[in-house]
Order: sequence, then structure tokens, then C-alpha cells
Amino acid sequence: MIRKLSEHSRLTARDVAELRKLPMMTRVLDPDDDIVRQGDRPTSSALVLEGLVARYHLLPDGRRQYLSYHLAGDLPDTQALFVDRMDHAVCAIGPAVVGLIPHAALFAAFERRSSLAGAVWRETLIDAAIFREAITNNSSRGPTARMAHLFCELVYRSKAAKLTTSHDCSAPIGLRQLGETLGLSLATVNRSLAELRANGTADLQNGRITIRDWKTLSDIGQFQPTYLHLRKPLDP
Amino acid sequence: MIRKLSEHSRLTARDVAELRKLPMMTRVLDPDDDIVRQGDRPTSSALVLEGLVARYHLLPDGRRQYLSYHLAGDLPDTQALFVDRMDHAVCAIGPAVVGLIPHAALFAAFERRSSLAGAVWRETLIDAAIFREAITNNSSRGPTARMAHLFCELVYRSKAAKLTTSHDCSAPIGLRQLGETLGLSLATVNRSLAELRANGTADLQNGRITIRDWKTLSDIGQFQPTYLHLRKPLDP
DNA sequence: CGACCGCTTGATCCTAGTCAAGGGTGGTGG
DNA sequence: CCACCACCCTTGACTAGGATCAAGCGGTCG
Repeated sequence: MIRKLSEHSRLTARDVAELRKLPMMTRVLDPDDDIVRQGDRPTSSALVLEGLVARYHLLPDGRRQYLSYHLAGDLPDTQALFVDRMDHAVCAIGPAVVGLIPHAALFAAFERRSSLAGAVWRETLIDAAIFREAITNNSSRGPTARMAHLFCELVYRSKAAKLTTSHDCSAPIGLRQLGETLGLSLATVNRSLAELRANGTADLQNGRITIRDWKTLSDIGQFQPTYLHLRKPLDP
Repeated sequence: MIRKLSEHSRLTARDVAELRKLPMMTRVLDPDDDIVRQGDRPTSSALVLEGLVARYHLLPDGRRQYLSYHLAGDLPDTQALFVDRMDHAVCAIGPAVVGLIPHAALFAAFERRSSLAGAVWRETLIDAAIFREAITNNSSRGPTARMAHLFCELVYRSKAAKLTTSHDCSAPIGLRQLGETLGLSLATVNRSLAELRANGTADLQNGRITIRDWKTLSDIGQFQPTYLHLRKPLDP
């Protein structure tokens, strides 16, 4: 499962052996459970084993700004490895399972195999690329395009992670949360979603994103997957 | 100059010695010159020596989305160390000077002193934190608050980098660029700026941001500097 | 069976975008 | 040296699109 790193990095057999040796405590989460909170000083990092996990900022008025979503195989809080305090929180979106790996164990593995450090570092850089894309998405595209882009990204990443083979993926996201991701009101989210449904490009139902017309949808969302930096990009 | 890293990381004398040995080619830039372009595969990383530098996405219609600003001492394209292709570009905002350090030299230094790798890694993680804050800023705050937040961030970082001691900093940013940073039209940018001028909290003139009332401005922009992860935060 | 929660839809308001015009400044060329 | 031009900032009028408010619907869980 950890071998999602090899989507973007070449790992040797010894790297993989080192990864397998990492101690890990699994933790089962209900929807909306926090894994870490803003201000925490975690001593271990989470690896998503199952489900969907998200990072978010807590705003002064209690609302949230969701920042990114993380699928099985992702490391959603590697930031804490090198930075004292969490400036954001991480929570489960649907039911999820995460593995907690002590920082000390990770550092030790990095010492032994610096290529591992490189792979994790690269992972954090790709996270940053996803954040940048979110800035552009939420700042320069209209509501429907934003939503289309997000759907494309989630499905594309799901496929890259071999979590799905068809044009859909699990995403137990509520419309309110979608709004707090895209910077839109609940009403607009709904109308944009209705638009995507109406033109037959995509749908979100029962916690599942379905893409019916990839070409048109990725056009609407101006989705260009290069920023995800896969070693071998997917076609569809 | 490189010792800006010590704002957030503890460096030993030997780390510093290693940094001083790095080979570097300086390059002088006019306003708007690109340092790297989207799609490039750079073989060296830039260190800002003078002036202001920005990252941006190029949009299909030719407009830009500015993503972050980088002051003297920053490493604006460390991403390229571990990722094949640039997914964004980096350009000079005003006149600027950068130092180009070959990736090979950096990797060699990391091998010799892994604490250096950690410091640079941490720097990239703080970049990511700045991106996250930009998502929140552009998605969940009104025009004036966005601008206030950006001004606070730039001045705060300038002070942290010892580039200024008063409540102002050099920022040769045009209003169009401000708009392409904050996701606002030129007209709105101007009106929001007028508002900040009118209530005596801040100003932008002759390529210089001046903050007249820090307390009120940071209130308007909901600016909380924790996400910058300085080892010792500033008060004012 | 009832209450609650999340989705859906409609009506209204208001904010930010668009369009258009004017003013200041610096640079270039006559 | 001056005239012209280009660029950027500034301001106003109008418009459109998204936020807000409000109500109805449908499923689920107690």
C-alpha cells in the first residue's frame, strides 16, 4: 500500500524492505473525526490506508476551508516531520482507516536510505503542486469549472492509485464541504452540480463521483494533470 | 544571505561552512523577466539575492495566476530538485538578482550534511503552508480582507528576513498583478486599495507597501503569522 | 411515526465584474 | 525642447452572477 510512492519515485528493493519494517499503529475513524488539529504537535505521521481524508483550515467564525483531499496511500501530514506546530487540521471525510508512523522511525529510515527521504520529500512537493493548483482553481475559474476540475483531479488520482479502474471514485463529500473546498455557497454548489448533471458530464451521488464524459469535463475544468507529476501519466 | 534558513532551522557552523562553499552563478533580471518557465526542466535552483520574485501559473487565455512572492534569501524553485518538470513559472516582479545553484552541488551538500537537507525541506514545507494560506485567503475572504492579508504577510516576512525595520517593505507590484494574485478584477483591486488608504491602515505607492495601522489591518485580513513557522515570532 | 439532516429549488439583494472614459507620468522621437 | 504616445492608475455607470434568505422535499435513524 505504501508503494504508491513508486507512482512518482523509483524505489529499490531495499527501499521497499525498509518501508515494510516501519512500525505502524492503525486507527479507525468515523466521518468527520479529526486526525490532528490545528495547533497540535504530532509525534507521528499518518498514512491513509482506507477512505478519504482532508486537510482544512478552521476559520474564526467556525467555518472551514478545505485545502486538499488524500486517498489511500497518501501521507497527509508529513508537514509535521519538519515543522513544530500544525497550521491546519486533518480529518476523515467518510469512514477511514489510517496508520500512524512515529516520526522517529521515519527519520531512522531516512538515515539508512536517503532515497526514501527523497521519495517522501517529492511527495510533499507534489502536495504543494496540488495546493498551487487549488489557488488557481478557486481564484480564476467560475463555479462549474472549479467543480469540474476538482472532480477530474479526484478521479484521476484514484485511477493513478489503482483505487478504481472506471471513470468514477468514492468520495463521500457533502455539498456543504464541497462549497467549503471551492469557496462557493451551498446554493451555487448545488446549481453547478445540477449543470454538470444536466449536460451529462459528471455526477456526485451516494458519496461517489461519476464522470460520464471525461473529454468535455476536463475541458470545462481546464484540467491538465501534469501538476500531479506521475512517472507515467494516464490517458483517459 | 543564505542564512535566512536559520529563521526557521538551527544550523551548525559546519552547515554554514557547507553553504558557503556552494557554487553560484548570479543573474540580473529586469522586471517581468522569467527565471524558469512552465514546462522547463531546470538543472539549477535559484536563490533570491535582491528584489522580489514570484511564482505563477499561465492560464490558457494568457492571463496569469500569481501563487506566491519570494524575498531575498528565499529559494523559489526548490521544487525542481525532486520533480521533473516545472508546473509553474517563476519571474522577477521588479528588478532582481538571483543566484543559480546547480542541483548537483545541492545534492552533494545534502549528502555531506543531512541537516542541510532538513533545513531546505522545511523551507519547502513552509512554502506549502503559504500556498495553503493563499487558498484560504482567496476562497473565503472578501476583496479588502484578501489585500490586507497579503500586505501583512509581505511586510511580516520582510521584517523576519531583516529586509526592513519599519512597517513597510519594497513591493514593486502593479495593480493588475495584485488582481491576478488575489483573484480580483483590476477595478475591485483599486477600490479595495482605496478603502485601505481611506481608513488609514495601509498604502501601496511607488512599489512600496506601507502599513499605517498594523492592528487594524491584521484584523481586517485575519492575519495570524503562525503559518510562517518562524523560530521566534515578531510582535509588531 | 416523527424529527432531523442533507439536498433541492425559488426569489431577492448586493457585490464584484465588465465596459468605458479620463488623468497622470515617463519615455521616445521629431 | 516639446509633442506625442503608451502605460498605469483612477473613477463612474451598468450588469450579471453568486450570496443570502426562505421554504419544500426525501431519506434515515431513533
